[in-house]
Amino acid sequence: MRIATWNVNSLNARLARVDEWLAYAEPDVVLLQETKMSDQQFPYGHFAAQGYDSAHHGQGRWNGVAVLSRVGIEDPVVGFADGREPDPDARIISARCGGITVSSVYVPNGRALDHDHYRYKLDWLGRLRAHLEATCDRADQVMVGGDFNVCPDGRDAWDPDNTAPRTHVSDREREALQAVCDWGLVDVFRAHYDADGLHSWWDYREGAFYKRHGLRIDLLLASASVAAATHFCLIDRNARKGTKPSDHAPVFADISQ
DNA sequence: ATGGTCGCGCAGCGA
Repeated sequence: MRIATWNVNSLNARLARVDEWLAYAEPDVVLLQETKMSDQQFPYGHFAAQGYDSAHHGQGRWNGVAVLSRVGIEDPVVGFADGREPDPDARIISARCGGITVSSVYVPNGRALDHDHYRYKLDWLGRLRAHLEATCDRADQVMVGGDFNVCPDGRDAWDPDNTAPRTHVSDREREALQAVCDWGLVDVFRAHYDADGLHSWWDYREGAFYKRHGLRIDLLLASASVAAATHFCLIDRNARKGTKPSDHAPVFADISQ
């Protein structure tokens, strides 16, 4: 089974690129972020015609997450099930696809270290761990994929020597991400590749993609059984090329059975 | 050069 995650930066603007990618990558499950549309606008029928059932959690012009699956979608859960107040943003949707409990997550950007949005980001990662504790068991087959807006370590930023404090690489963000992983999840891409310079996002400005000035912030976090069954993982940087690309490349993992 | 490029939506914010 092939499970992918992709921040499409507006599904309306990216629909042709998504169709193209579904046709050649043939993923079984796709976790989308930043659809930037309402549930009423989501093209359920368009994906059904390509063999994918879908579940969407949108709010309109910002955020929005979805699951596409050609192996079934059971028991979709919108938002956090952690017993707290609802998240005001549409940033997580979960479902069971082909026996694996998947979540598509769009972690807040943070904006700046002294910004309220940074505190929201740290709290959001805490809520993600609480959501997993409330809804899953460590022994389950679980895959949490999405745009985490955090580089797990220095290999994941194009400029690891930049000592200026900034979002995406700060200690507190990395600790909050590590706390999610400590529940029982493995960064399956990193488990397959040690090298630096393997990025999943590049700014549209400054020709960042061609200079290889990127970040690896799009992650697939798998529970132990799913990580052990993952035999291949890739960031498809070809999808960042060409006409009207997203600023993120899709990442996928191939899982036995 | 203190910007640069997108998307949304029609000004200026968010990323």
